[in-house]
Amino acid sequence: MSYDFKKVEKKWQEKWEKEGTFNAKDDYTLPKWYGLIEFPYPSGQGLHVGHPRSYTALDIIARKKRMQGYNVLYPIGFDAFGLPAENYAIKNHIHPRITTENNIKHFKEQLKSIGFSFDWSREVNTTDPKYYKWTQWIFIQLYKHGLAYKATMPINFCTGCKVGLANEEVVNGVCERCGSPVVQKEKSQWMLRITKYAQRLIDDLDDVDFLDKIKAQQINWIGRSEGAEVNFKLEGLDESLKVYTTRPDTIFGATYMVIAPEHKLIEKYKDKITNIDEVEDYKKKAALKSDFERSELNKEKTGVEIRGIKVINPLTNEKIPVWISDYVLSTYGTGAIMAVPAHDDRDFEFATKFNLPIKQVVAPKFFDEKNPPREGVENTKRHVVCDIIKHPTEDKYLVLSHNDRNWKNLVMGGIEKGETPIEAAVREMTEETGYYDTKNVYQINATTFDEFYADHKKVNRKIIQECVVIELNSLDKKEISEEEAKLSERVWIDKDKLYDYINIESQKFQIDMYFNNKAYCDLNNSVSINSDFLTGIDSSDAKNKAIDYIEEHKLGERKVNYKLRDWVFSRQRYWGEPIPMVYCEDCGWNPIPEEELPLVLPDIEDYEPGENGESPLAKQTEWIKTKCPCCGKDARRETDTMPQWAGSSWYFLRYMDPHNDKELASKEALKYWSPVDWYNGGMEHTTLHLLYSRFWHKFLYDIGVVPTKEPYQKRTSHGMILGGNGEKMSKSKGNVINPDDIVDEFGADSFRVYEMFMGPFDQTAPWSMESIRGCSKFLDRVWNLKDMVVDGDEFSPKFEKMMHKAIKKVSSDIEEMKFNTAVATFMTMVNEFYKEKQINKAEYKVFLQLLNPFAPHMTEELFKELGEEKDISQTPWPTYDESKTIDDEIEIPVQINGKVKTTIKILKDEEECVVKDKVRENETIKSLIKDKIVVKEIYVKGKIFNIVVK
RNA sequence: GCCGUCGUGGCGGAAUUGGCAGACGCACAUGACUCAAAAUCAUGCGGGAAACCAUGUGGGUUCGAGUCCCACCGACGGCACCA
Repeated sequence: MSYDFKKVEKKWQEKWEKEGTFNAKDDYTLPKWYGLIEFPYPSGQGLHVGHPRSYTALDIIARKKRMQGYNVLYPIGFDAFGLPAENYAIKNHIHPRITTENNIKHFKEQLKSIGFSFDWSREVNTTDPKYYKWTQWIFIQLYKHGLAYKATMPINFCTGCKVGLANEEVVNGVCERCGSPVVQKEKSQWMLRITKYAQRLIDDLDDVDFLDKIKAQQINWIGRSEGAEVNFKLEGLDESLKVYTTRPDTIFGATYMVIAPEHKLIEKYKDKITNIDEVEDYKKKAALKSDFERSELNKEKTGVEIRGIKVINPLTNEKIPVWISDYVLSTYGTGAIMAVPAHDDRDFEFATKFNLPIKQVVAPKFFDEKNPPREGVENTKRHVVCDIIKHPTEDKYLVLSHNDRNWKNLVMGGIEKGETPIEAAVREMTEETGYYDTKNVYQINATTFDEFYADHKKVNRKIIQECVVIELNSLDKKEISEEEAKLSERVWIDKDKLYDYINIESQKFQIDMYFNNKAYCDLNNSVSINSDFLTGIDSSDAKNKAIDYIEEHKLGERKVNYKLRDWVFSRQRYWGEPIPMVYCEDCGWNPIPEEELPLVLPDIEDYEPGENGESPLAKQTEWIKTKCPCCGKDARRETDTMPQWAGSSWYFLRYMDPHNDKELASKEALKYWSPVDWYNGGMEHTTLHLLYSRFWHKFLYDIGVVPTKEPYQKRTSHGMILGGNGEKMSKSKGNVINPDDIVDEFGADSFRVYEMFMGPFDQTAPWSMESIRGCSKFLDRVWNLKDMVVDGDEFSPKFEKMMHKAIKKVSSDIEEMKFNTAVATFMTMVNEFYKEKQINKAEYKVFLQLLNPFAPHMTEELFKELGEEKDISQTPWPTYDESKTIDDEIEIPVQINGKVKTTIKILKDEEECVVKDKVRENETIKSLIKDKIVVKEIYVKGKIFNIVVK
């Protein structure tokens, strides 16, 4: 009799639904476990095969936790506000509420057909006024605590959707959803002050168990940097230009300043600027560039010098010019920078293009690990120069190859008193090589710093090594001393072999700098040079010393900056939560009284956004009219709505007490269920949803609403499922798999088992129709096992070890989300049972219990067929005996020189000497070592025996 | 450029964390059953005649390296003029 999955799965799904089998209990004395998956957006396409990967994984964990005695909350709901329903409405004139209702209905059927153990009694829907009442309530609390504010500022405006977007919704300068170009537009927007929480959003990651890559991405996104704000005085004016820098140690190398096109300095000193027309023209052009153009056109730097204004570098007291350029962002730091072209790639590029001076103030530090500087010996300094000597006619460079030691280096030597590096370089060249006829000699920004203990002189040495390029005019030579000639050979090396030929690190660096003209930006392993009181100090220390100096002399202050911006919270759209704010001519913006919540979204016919990107609600003149909550005069409602991220920023709290109409959830429920024990979702939500919801949660914690600082104790992430061709599933590629078809053809259990078996849970995996057939075959074999069942209340000796091992393996694999190897364990077990053509009742029961979270329908049915009264989901999770997972007799490999030659059988606790005897008696080993000398024997207990022979 | 992940048979992937590389599945081959096919069951399956060679490449540490270290190459994901 073959397995009729359609009948069986339907039967159990109906029973679970009718009895509410998996509903969480309101008994707060039980140990709890709260598992969460990201609730879906009910799109018209229906469920994607990616959804069940995450849902099945946590379903398995939830089912196991229930069997282990936990009161489990595994809820589901729908994140149903959002653009697709609204765009669909604009096209087809069907109210988004209708579309959403239909889609949700479809989603529910699909979800139920896969047999997830969700608590459907707690289903939430973000578009339900009973739900968004509390979304609005949270907004009002944010407003009351100064975290929501209205600001007119340039926002990202999608030319396609006609809507303002958060930075997070702009990808490569185009709209994340529709792909249209995004431009900047001035608009009055509601903003949320997430930046106030930036530091806590980083710090509190220490207390939670998130995958490292998730933490790293969040920290990266928040983008903390440490540095200083420094004031550069404007020459002849009582005003300073404030800049932000993370490298105050390079301030001696600041040779010009740059301000963003939007910087207010220009407006203020219009009259002083002698080329104001040129500057304003540049400003105008920059303003016209869209985000897309700004990021796309980042190849060539542009800019204009602001003539008539100079600033004073407060450390060098030099007068330096100010430029305007759009490579400086108005929205980060102070919108102005000090440019240090020698040590910043962008400044270097700009300075090179506009011929601005480049001054090296940081040198790489080379450290001889074999001869580190010692304590208590004399410190000596040497100032030397190194020559890059170019052949007059060929692309070759002169190198000295030493005869007495393995040194291959450029010509170098000490700079003598009163000599410039260039003079010294030429003198050294002539002394050591005889060449003197130069065409072109110049120094490059490639000075290095060496520090080591010089054994032959018993002193510590510090060497500053300048770098001079000499282009020879001819190979004419003077005599050189015999001594010099003996010391080394003079070799001409091809340009492309030079770097590898030289074996002195500092000179390799100089060669690299010479050929690949660039900025040197490394803060670590570097030293300040040409920097007055900072000279000789390690860069990371110099950075702090510089800030101390700046603060002492009132030139500026230490400052931390973040890349994270405040959250643009307004959308000029219909299908979202109305923002519960009212504007009155006299009182300004005020929230509506909380008793009036929810502020219900009015039913409308016309969903088109307004001309200027106004919300469709802006046309609802009757709805807009209201009274001021403060003075009672005529006032108007806010017509923008909230972004889709609003409803999902707190939904996990509502699940705890979803029908409460007094609070977003009761204190008791919040206390019992918080925090979410395990939250699984996609990596694509790491920087948006995850950060936003952590922010809201922290705010709710601050105002005493929730009991924990962090909403989620543990966060994991599933890999994407690709199409059969290894590409992302998409309609246009025709590689989309519909879950309904799979469930229809193979059944829910096969679908679940396959999605868990397809590969490591956190990695992407391509869909394979052949492989799911294999999983289906496996379940058929499980079904047919019932004809091999014999009596037995205990594990049979044959299978006892295997059963204990399997309980251990499956239990830990589930906790570690190694579902693929858990399924492999089941398959191996079934193969073993088939080999014996027998399985006893005790083994069969435990096998079904272990498999139940993966294949809940079939295992329930088989368990009942066995004559058990209870449902299998109501039985306790099997336990194992550690001592019974260890084999008494084991086979260990015997190696000779690390190569496996044979294996021997030993008892698990066999003494080393007994094992040794067994090895010695082994014929294979005997013959292999008979005319060799045994140098060493290594026995790792119960693992391996290795003989080292000569 | 920066951050992160990953390179193992024809394919998806295992490997107790430094100890028999290729578990388990797919595909393939052979056999049984069948008039036959499918399904099912059983057996085999990295390369090589063998010694041996094999975990992206080249070094290193170790009695022993897929696993650790260094340098490269390649793929994917995220960020990107953030000073």
